[in-house]
Amino acid sequence: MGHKCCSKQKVKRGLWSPEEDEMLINHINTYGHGSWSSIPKLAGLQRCGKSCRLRWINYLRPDLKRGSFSEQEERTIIEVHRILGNKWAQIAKHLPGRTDNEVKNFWNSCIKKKLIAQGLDPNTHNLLPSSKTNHSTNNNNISECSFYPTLPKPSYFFPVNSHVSDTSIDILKAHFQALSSISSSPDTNHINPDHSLHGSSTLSSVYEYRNHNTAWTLQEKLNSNAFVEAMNQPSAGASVPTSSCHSYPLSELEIVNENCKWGTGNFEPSKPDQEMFMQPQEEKACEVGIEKANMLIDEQTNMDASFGSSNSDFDFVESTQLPYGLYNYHLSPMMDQLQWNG
DNA sequence: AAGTGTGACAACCGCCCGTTG
DNA sequence: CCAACGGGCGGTTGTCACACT
Repeated sequence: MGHKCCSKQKVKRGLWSPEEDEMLINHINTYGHGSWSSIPKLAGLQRCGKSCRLRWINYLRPDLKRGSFSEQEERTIIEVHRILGNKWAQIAKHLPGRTDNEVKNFWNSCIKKKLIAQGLDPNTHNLLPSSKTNHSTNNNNISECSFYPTLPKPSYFFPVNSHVSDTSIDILKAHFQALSSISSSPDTNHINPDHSLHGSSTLSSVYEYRNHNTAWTLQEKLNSNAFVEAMNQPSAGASVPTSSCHSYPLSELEIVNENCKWGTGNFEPSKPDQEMFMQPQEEKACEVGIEKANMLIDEQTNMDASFGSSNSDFDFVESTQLPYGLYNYHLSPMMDQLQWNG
C-alpha cells in the first residue's frame, strides 16, 4: 500500500539537523503531535509524517533515557526476548525510557553476539548444536554462562528471599500439591477452586524470582531439608546477582516447567529429568497447552489490558508463562481473576 | 597519514492492522 | 463490505566515529 507522505518527492531524508529537531520539538510542545501526517506541514518541515514520528519517538521525546544499557536492562531484555522473541516494542515496554529501536539495535549489536559467544542461539535461546555437543560432555560450559548461569534443566519459579520461613515452605508445599493434583487432570474444569490460588496474596512475595541457578524441582526442594537450610542462608540464590531479579511484577504463581520450552528445541534433558518432569501425558498436555495459550494470547491482545500505564504487567506475565505450557491448565483461572480484578 | 574494518546508532522501507468514510 | 488512510512495528540499510594496520 505504502504511504503517500513517503512517496512525495520533496521530503527530505537522512539525518535530522538541530534546526529541524527544534522545529519539531517546538511544534509538538505547543500543539501536540495530533496527526503525524499533518505535522510536517504545520511545523514547516520538509519531512514525511512518518519520519517526524520516528524522530520524536526514538530521539526527541523528553522521557527518553539516554546512555548505555545497564546490566539490569540487559538481563531484562534477554529474559523477555526469550519469551516474546523479536517483539521489540513489547520488550521496550519493560524498559522505561527505552525505545524499541534502541532495544533492537542493542540486541543486534551486542547481546546477540554475547549469546552466540556463550554457545546459545539468540533466536531460540537454546544451545547451539556445536555447544550442545560440548554440553553433553562438559556441563560446566553452561554453568559459566553469565546470562544462563545453570544448565537449562527444568526449573520452577521459587523464592529467593534471603529468609524463607517455614510458613513459606508450607505454602510452597501446599501449592505444589495443589498443582500436582491439577496437573494430573489436564482439564481445567477439574480444577479444585481451593487450589486455584485466588486468595494467596501471601505468595506474591514468595514466587517472585526465577532462579536459573538452582535447577532443582520444587518437589526436591520440598522434600529436602537442605533446601530449607540453603534458602535460609544469606547467600542463597546469591550466586545469581541480585540485579538479575525481575524488575517487573510476576504473578503469584509462576511455576514453570521449562521442559515444555526446551522440549521444543534441541536440548534434550537427561533421562531421569525426563521421567521426573515430563510424563508422556504431561508432555502432550504441554503441547496442547501451548496451542491453547496461543489462542489466549490472541484473545488477550484484543483485550488491551492497558499495558503501558499499569503496574500490573499481565501481558508479560501471561507471556512469561504461556510458552511453558502450564498456564492453560494451571493458571488460567487465576489469571482471569487477576486480569479482571487488576 | 591514509586506507580499511568494525561497532553503534539513526533512519528508512515495507508490511500489517485498525479505523474511517 | 470495501477501499483508503494513518499509525505501528520489525527488518534492513546508511552514516559516522573510532580502532587497527
